Amino acid sequence: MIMFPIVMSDSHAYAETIAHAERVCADRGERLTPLRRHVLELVARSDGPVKAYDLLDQLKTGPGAAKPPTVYRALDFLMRLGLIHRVEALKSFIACAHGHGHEESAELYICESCGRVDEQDHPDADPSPPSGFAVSRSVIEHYGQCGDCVNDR
Amino acid sequence: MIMFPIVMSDSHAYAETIAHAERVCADRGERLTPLRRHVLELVARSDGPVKAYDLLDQLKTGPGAAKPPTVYRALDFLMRLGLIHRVEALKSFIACAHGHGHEESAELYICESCGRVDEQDHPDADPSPPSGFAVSRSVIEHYGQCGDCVNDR
DNA sequence: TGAAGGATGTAATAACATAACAATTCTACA
DNA sequence: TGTAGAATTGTTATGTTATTACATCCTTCA
Repeated sequence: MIMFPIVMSDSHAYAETIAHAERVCADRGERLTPLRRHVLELVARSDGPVKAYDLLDQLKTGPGAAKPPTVYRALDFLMRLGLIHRVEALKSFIACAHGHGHEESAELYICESCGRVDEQDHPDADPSPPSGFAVSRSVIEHYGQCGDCVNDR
Repeated sequence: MIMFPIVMSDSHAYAETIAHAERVCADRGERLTPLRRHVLELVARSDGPVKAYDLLDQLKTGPGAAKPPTVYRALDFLMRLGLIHRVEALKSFIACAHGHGHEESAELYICESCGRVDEQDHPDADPSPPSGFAVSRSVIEHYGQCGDCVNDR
């Protein structure tokens, strides 16, 4: 199996994101419509977390401009398929780095200096849940400075 | 060191929350003004996470009703002192169970059936941060069903 | 006392998100 | 192929959450 280097140009990373989305949709019998694909493209191309209304602005070129429900529906769809994540504390969205399965929770490291987000798998086993608590979904977001920004100071 | 039992009656828990706030403010040279105390009371007395505009409604009795900035400023103050937490994915607030220090992050278990929130200390040591990442603050929220609600099914 | 800083009041608006219903497009299958 | 049903998208309106900007008041302390 040929392995690509971890760091690739944006266009390759972006193309792979779309290709992955195609596969996921095919597997699950869902439709990656032009609108959904477009929204995913915008999220994937954006440099860091992007807000719903920024996407809305980008979709508002020409007549027939997109309205909020259009964008939120596409975002909901992409989240349902695990193709993007919502960054709760930033009210923003990022493309999923898909280093994990659909249903697992991602663990996000968000650099407050450069805005970059690093996504890791969240270990399924919760170290210390309250007795009997059954976790169905977790939000795990770490804020701080990434290695590069720490060194730049 | 004397340890209080975890479970206490609501009224005691509430009184203790206020007393704790008094101590924290005294320690840090901050003022627990009547407004701030009132907001903390409302958050502490509420059964589960409470929204800013619900607090606003509760503060809107009589003329001179509170406006949004009033509530948000009080909430910001209380968060800065670690007396309350914002539950990001619910856009809501809860009183801190103060089982941890000011600066540490809480780990929340939120029951989607009964609304109860259980707060645990978050272990400081992050198991798997990206190389060089310095975490300053973490948002950790687990959603699911608490032991009681799992059994009730 | 009176200047400085902190806290609160007030009006307006920005930013984020959804409800409800209409129109269109796709898919399955008779 | 035609058409019913489901899924998707369009559209209007509104609901919800949060902040900006500036005025006023209160407290401290030189």
